[in-house]
Amino acid sequence: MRFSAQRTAILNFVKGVKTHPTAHEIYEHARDGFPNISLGTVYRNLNQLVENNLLLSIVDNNIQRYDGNLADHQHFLCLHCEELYDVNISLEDFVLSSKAEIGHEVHGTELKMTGICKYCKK
Amino acid sequence: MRFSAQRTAILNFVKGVKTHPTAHEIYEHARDGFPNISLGTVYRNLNQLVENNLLLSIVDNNIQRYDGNLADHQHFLCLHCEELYDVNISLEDFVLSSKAEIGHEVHGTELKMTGICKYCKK
DNA sequence: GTATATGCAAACAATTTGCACGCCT
DNA sequence: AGGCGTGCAAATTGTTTGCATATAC
Repeated sequence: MRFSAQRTAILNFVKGVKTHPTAHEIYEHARDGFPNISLGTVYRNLNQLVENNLLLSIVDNNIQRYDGNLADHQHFLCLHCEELYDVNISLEDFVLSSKAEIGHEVHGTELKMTGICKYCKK
Repeated sequence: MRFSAQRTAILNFVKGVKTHPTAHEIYEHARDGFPNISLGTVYRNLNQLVENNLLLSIVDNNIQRYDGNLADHQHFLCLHCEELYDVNISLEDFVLSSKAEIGHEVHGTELKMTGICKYCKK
């Protein structure tokens, strides 16, 4: 995989931001540096970056989002403010201890929690 | 919410099947009983049934699917045969014991595991 | 130099919506 | 009678693709 200026900018943006942007948000931001960049290019780059494990693809409320945080973590969606938070817990131990009940060989996990975030709670 | 013949048929089909059908698969099946049913009707009914907690909506590989199993359970996607399995474990205890790390008030959870299923493993 | 990436536009797929009609209660 | 549901078609939205040109390595 080559690293064009556009691809590098997309990767750096997603990795540098604490939110989980959509393809369109990434496109809007990319236009700052590349006014003529097309949505097709953004989608092709995002797919490529996900395939090469440089970004994670997550789905939230049926909306595709991208995550530059490659560490083992989970997500929490606030039903009130709709913000999607990272939660730094690992499921490794849980999966290990549930091995028998699961019955299949687990390679990856993805946990999404929903509820009310601590800020909306107040 | 009223229960038209179409709505009832859709609900019964999804609840009666052990797979996790897509809107299109549900539509195809519904046409057996209602040759003129439209996709719009199927989508409207599925949304309504999910809103009323009579069905669950799940996303697998970026494909929207529906689940008639309302019990607390998780999903396992086999990366080899692409089959999506139900896994009867609860995350309730795990979430409780991770309360401090999570930091938000959790109302719901959704765990998707991926890997190789026991049948493909052989 | 050659394979890969880009921009543009058109194509595609999945889902939603407006509208007139029909059916339940 | 009134409201909710249906079927149909068109509209929306999100994503992918074909093609000619440009760029990275």
